[in-house]
Amino acid sequence: MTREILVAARRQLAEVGAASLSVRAITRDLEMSSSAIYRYFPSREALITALIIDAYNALGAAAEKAEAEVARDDFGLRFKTIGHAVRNWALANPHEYALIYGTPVPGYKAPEDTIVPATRVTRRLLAILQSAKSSEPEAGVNQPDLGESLEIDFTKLAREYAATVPPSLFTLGLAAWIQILGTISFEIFGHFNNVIADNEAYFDQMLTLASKTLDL
Amino acid sequence: MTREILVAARRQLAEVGAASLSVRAITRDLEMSSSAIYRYFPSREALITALIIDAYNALGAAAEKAEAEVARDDFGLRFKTIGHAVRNWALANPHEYALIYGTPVPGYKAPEDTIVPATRVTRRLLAILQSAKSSEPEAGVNQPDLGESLEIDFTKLAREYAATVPPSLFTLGLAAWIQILGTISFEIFGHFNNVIADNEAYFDQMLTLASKTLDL
DNA sequence: GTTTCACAAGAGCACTGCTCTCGTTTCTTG
DNA sequence: CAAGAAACGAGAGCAGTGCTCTTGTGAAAC
Repeated sequence: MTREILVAARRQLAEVGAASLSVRAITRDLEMSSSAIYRYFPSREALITALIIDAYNALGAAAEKAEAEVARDDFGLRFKTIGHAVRNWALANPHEYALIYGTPVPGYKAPEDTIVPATRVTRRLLAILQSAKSSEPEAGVNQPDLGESLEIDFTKLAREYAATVPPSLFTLGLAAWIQILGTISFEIFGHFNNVIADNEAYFDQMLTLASKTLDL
Repeated sequence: MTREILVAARRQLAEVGAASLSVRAITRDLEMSSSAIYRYFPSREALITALIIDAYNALGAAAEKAEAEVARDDFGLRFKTIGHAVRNWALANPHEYALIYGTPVPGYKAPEDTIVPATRVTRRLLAILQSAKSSEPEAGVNQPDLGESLEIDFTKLAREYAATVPPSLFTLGLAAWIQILGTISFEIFGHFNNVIADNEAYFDQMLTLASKTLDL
């Protein structure tokens, strides 16, 4: 039953977006009373949280699947493949993308359950960086020197991810990830209208640039 | 009267965000009937559009003001100053930031009136790129070669902006702008929680990186 | 065989955006 | 100055929302 609700919710999400998602419409879809749904989800927000976790996992799965089909030793290609996979998923599911990388719902505080799914793609990217770094230890001549606070932040972060990537390279990796999502958000949210016609070409261009910065 | 409505609307926007913005609450604030407001704005969406234009202009003004107080010949500093000004404005006005760079309201189509205010900051950034380029014409050794379609896109864009910056550099400039907004969105939308503690330091780091890429 | 319990339905509350009607005020025109 | 027109405001009302509370019902547990 919970699953059926989620299926209907996802369908409606894809149609009208999270902002216009109506609990009552979902119950109408399932031909149940409007109050019955509260046996399964305490509130609309809880339902949306479930959809958020779903979206993170769907995005992660799409990225992982695409990356798995590419030669392991071509780090640049693996990186770009993930980038394109994320973009393609976002274009195919704009509303779920907006749900996780757009404006958070007001008063929303990410529950514990979301943080692991949320890092699926970044873990993959980090693995690539990690592999590239071990096969070519002194790569990345243009690594910036961070201040003390960032050195601490990224060292702690690397430990959490069990990564041996140096903080300075970690910084560049995060910047690349932000560039990817920033570009996709621009496209999905319409900021490329009347600016760029060939969005795919620009995205690929940006990926090439980023992978160069990362020495992949 | 229209102005009074907008003032109240802005106040409420700052408090609860665009998604929870209630037309009736605004009329209560102004001690008028709920229907009276429709003499001035045909719909809630029209009101929000006015707020969007407001937000673009406020952001543009903040960036312009900050940049004007900095030595003209220090292009890198001008660039970073704009970056920090945008971030500071976003942190001070998170809901208006989300209004313009977050998820668009469902079914929203940007009216003509928004496109000029929306480009205030980017015009400023372009001016910096332009000046830097004219004082050091062969800068930017790492300019990528674009494909045909992007060459067309950016050439057309440069013409619209009356800029002489070559398309390849234009591309890097857009990437930098996306990096700026992407980083701010990450911070405002909570994706740095439990990731980075010193957000300001990271942002500055990122600006340094970007200005280096742009040869500023 | 009785009692608990999971579930579902309905009514209802307070709220939303928006429309329609009906007065009132203000401005313009003959 | 009088008459008409335009602008404005208030109230009722509609269809919708998230959510709660009460009531009814079938199945499982004791």
